[in-house]
Amino acid sequence: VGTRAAVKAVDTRDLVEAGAGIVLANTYHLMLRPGSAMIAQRGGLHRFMAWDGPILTDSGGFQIYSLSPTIDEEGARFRSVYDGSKVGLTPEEAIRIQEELGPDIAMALDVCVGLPAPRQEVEAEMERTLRWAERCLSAHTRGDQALFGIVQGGVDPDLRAKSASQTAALGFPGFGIGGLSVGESAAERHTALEASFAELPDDKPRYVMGLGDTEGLLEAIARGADMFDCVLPTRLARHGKALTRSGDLNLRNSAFETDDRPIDEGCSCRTCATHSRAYLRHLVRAKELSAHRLLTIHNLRYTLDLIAGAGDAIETGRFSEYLAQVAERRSDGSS
RNA sequence: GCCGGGAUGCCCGAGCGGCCAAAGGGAGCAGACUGUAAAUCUGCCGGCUGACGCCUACGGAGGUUCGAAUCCUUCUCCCGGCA
Repeated sequence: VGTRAAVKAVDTRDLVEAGAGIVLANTYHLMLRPGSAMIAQRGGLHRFMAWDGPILTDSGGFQIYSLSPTIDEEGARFRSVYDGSKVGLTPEEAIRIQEELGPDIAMALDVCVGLPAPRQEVEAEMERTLRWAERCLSAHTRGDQALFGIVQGGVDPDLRAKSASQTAALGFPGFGIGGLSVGESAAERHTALEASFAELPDDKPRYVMGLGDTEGLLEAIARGADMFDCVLPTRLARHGKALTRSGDLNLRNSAFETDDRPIDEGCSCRTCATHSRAYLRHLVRAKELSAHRLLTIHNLRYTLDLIAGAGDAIETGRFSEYLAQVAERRSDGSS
């Protein structure tokens, strides 16, 4: 996730090394700073941020959840997080801006509802998301850019099924599953995923938005998910936490003071190849910027390896073994 | 030597008769984080205890007072000024 056309603490070369296949950027943040026209003038997002691989932009739907603007049928009215000024975002605007930004995949503007929420509200916003999806579709003009619709409906299987089938009927080339990882339990999420996937075409990508913890990713893949994005690997890195095959590590903990092992013996990232837990713990405690960079490099590699491993396992028909193996190593306890 | 200022919990620092185990930082120890308002936020943080509570504490000693980190005397050390 590179919300502001930058994955925090690393550069595009680090992303290539980590094995990143796609980068996400954000419509809301980029329209306010530096502005989509400014980026368009510089040849679009790819050239601007020097990333040759695929780019996806989120529409600003998540900010409708996290920044709680006022919403009406026309669109959302925000206060800019940068200068407090009033800004509006409609489905048409979200598309226009994303066409200027120039990602390979744009997302329809949806309304993401935090959970738990009254069914009435979840249903109303799911319906609104559906209406907005149509508007996004008709506003979309760039043939070289894919536009994904977004399934909402909270954790209610019926609402999910309706949202998925109606969104699918609009003919999008790919589908985001939104409104998850926003307060629901794992079991509720699984129900929502199953209900959504059942109504989506098998030959088009299914993108579970905002999901990124190890167990959550594998459970979603097991149910048919193809794509993900998540701030967790990079944010946890900045907060001193390292993800590993044998459980996650809070490197601030005194347990690592004299631990000379790498974060993860099985990891081939540069951080694990060069630095000990003891050193990294020191960097974290000393608030050295390199701690952010080194842990981000590792957490990205860990997460991307996990996903790549799942892909390999699926291709060789050994996915359930893979699932069991990952779960066993992680539960065997950390350290 | 004289005059003035000061010594507070691991560190810095507020308090200036009871509401003080003592504000606020920092450090330390844990926890949270999922389409990034996040290099952020939360909790604990003298000792014993699950808790009530008890004990020890505001440089040392002594005193005033029902009651002192807070007032007085004296000692020690630190800082500034004058000799």
